[in-house]
Formats: sequence, C-alpha cells, structure tokens
Amino acid sequence: MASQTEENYLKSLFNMANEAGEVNISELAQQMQVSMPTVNSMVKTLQKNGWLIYEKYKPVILTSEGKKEAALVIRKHRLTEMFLVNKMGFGWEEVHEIAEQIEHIHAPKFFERMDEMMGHPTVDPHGSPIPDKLGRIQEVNYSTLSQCKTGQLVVLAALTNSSTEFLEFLNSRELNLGKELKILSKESYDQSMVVSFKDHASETLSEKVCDRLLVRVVG
Amino acid sequence: MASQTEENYLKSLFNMANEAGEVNISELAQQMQVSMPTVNSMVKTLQKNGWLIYEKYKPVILTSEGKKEAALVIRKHRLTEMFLVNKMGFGWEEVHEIAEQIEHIHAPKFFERMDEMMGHPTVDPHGSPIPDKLGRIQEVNYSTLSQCKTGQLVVLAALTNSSTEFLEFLNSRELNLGKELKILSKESYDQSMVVSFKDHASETLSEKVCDRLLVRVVG
DNA sequence: CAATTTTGTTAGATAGTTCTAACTTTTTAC
DNA sequence: GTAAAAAGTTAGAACTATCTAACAAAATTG
Ligand SMILES: [Mn+2]
Ligand SMILES: [Mn+2]
Ligand SMILES: [Mn+2]
Ligand SMILES: [Mn+2]
Repeated sequence: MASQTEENYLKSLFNMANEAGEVNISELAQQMQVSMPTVNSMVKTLQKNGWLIYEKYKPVILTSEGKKEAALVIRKHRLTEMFLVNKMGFGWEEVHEIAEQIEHIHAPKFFERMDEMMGHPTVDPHGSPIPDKLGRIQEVNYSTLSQCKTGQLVVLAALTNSSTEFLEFLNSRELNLGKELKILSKESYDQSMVVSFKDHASETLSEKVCDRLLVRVVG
Repeated sequence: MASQTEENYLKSLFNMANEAGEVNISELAQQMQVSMPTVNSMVKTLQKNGWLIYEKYKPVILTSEGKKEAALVIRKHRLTEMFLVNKMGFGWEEVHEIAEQIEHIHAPKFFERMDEMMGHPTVDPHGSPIPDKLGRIQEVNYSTLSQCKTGQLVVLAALTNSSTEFLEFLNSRELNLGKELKILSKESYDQSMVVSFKDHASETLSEKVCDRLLVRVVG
C-alpha cells in the first residue's frame, strides 16, 4: 500500500506527465518542493513497487498500475472537495488544502458514501473530472476563454489553475462554474477581453485570467 | 505540532491515566501494540515536547498541555464518529476505525463545520463525552447495569467498551442508546440479569454485558 | 530477605524520507 | 565542437518510529 508520501508523488507524476507520459526529475523536485536527490531515491522506491519505469538519466514514466493508483487518490481528493462544497458549505477556495490531507484516508466506505450522498458527481468544484472507482478518467476538452472569438457565447466549465488567490479573484467578480459569458471584444495589444455576464455590467479580463478559464462554447 | 504517532500515544495516555494520572510503560506498550523500548524512546520525545513528566523507572504523567493536546484529538475523533453516524448514515459499529484516521487531520474549520452542522453535540455515538474546543471534558457518572437493583427502570446512556463485536451484539438485541430497560431479576449465581424493553420480550444479559452497559436510573 | 519474576533501560540495528556536498552525464550556447 | 550550464546521481548524514538482545532495577513471593 502506498504511503502518504508515495501517494503525493504519484499524483504529481500523473498530473505532470506529457503526451509521452514522461516526467523529468528536476520538474518533479520543484513540484514536490524537495531536492533532486530526494526525488532520485523516491523514484527508485516507486519503481520497486511497480508504479513507474526508471532508467538512469531518463525521465520517468508511470506504469498503468501507477496511473491507476494515482487516479484513485485523485478520485478521493476530488470527491472530498465536492463533498466539502456541496454537503458542508465550504467555498471552492477553501477545500484543496483539506482534501490534500483527506485523500490519504484508507476507508473505501467513507468515500463510497460521499459519492452516493452526492449522486455520483463527475466533476469536482473546480470542474476537474472525478476518476471512477477503477481509476478511469473521462477526458473532456474545453477551450480556454483566450481561444474564443468576439461575439461567442460561452459557459464557464472548468479552470486550468485552482490556486486560492485565483479562486478568490473569481469570487470577487462572481465568476462561478456554469456562468454564461458573452465575448464583447478582444484587445489585440494585450489580449485582454471584455465580456458581459447575464444580469451584470461588462468586465475586462486580462490575458492571464482568460488563459485560466475553460469554457464550453454555446453560441 | 504532534505527529500522528505522538497524537495516538497522547490519546492512550489520556485514557489510561489512573486517579494519580499515572501510566506504566508496560501497559502503554501493550495498549499501543509496540515494544517497551519503543515506548521508552517515545516518552522521552513527548517529555521534550512538554506533554508529559518522565523519570527513570517511574510511571509517566501527562502535563496539563499534554492533557489538552490529547483531549483535542479525542474531540476530533468523537465529532467525526458522530458526523459519520448522524450525517453520513454509518452504523455506530463502523465509525471507530475511520475516526482513528480522520482525528489526525489538521483543519480546524473542517471539525468546526461538523460541530455546527450537528448543533454542537456533547456525546459521541457510544455515549462518550466530546471535549470542548479548549479541551475541557465534561465528566458524567453513570452506573453500570450490573450495579443496578431488581425493579429499577434505567435508560442506556453509554458503554464502557465500544469494540465492533460488542456493538454488533447490541445491534442484534436492538439495544441502542436511549433505550429504556426494566430490571426484572438478577441471578446471584452468575450475575446475569433479565431485563424487559418497551415493546419487546424480556432478555437475559450476561455479567460481561451488564458490566459494559452504562445507564441512568430513571425510576 | 533472598530468589525469581516483572518492569524498564540501553545499545545497536533497520526502514522511510529528507538533506547537503561532491561528482557525473546530458544539454545548450557560442 | 568545446565550454558552460543544467540535470541527474552518489555518498553520507539526520530524524522518526520501530525492532531485538542484553542488561538493570523494582516488585513479588516463598
Ligand atoms: Mn484540489
Ligand atoms: Mn496529499
Ligand atoms: Mn472511537
Ligand atoms: Mn489515530
């Protein structure tokens, strides 16, 4: 059984993998906030457990068992976040830190019960998909708001970044998932966009913000 | 901040302390399911943290800081058990193992929210008192059913033992907290008691069972 | 009270997760 | 295509939580 530390590495590996499924040691070290030698010894351990492929001086690659292990931890994380928001009244900006701890609880029934109580949600409070019990993750591809054209009508569906600061910024503009936005104009100098919400005056959103908003085009 | 291991030791120390507040190393080793040298080194660590008083060859004694630390972990444990039963539909026999893990989560708001959602409960699903936010524990003294006399009317209020097996035994007899029992007779040979429940035929309860049932005498 | 048993301590080891310092290999830049 | 920079590895150490073996102190018992 994976330790808490191992579970955190697996999660990062899963999220960081490129198209080829590769992750560099230095990037992983930065992500995990530990030194490269620490990562070096941990990847050897993860390899011994059959969760990744490691060859000296090469980027590491999760095995399918590693991916499944990671996805099941991510499932617990996202179910927890959704439970905290939907059943316990937390804001979407408060739940990540708590879920970071609860994801390591070994109690299948506890997460089963959360899942049931919420009617088997498919996404977490930030729009990220919740893997199923077998660790399968449903891929959805939204566009970023930046990629959209003037005149389009879009619905905010997910985020590419869920830092507390960004979530608090979105709260301050009442930008929550499901919100309909109409793209009024795009400034070619700095890529900022002017959008209007239903029942709300128009807003200017910087390129940085537009890059972090994932939307479904509805018109 | 106490590690998970330290928190588990503190909890055991708190629960095992005799009238003088003393706990023997050998008893603690047995309780924690570790060797005596392991306990020996841990009590030195706990002493360094100011949570207990240790002198060679003497039983250890929690300091008031140690007692508070312990009580706050017990608070998290019991709030969790109550939440699992009242808000998530678990049986009282299923919650201890889960709470044993969740009690180590560092997220004051999470437990605050549980407490609020339940309207600040004062006891856990097994009738044990929930310490307050300052680690103060309200002492209640019930009698065991064994101590009661024939003819008395009592209400089941708590348990001296909450093992899964005992809880399952109580489930099988529909003996839950709040149940009114009338003591019909007591067998002097083996101390077994015959009791009748409201809306139920009479039952014989062994001495072992009667010792584990804490009751409030109501008539 | 002396012998035995029980309780507690020390020493030394292991496993997990982390570090820094020193070194090597690979990649990038001129 | 060499030199410098970046990435990765090894060695050696620390800290936590645990163990067993050996020893010492305290408690019990005849
Ligand atoms: Mn999260
Ligand atoms: Mn985590
Ligand atoms: Mn419990
Ligand atoms: Mn515990």
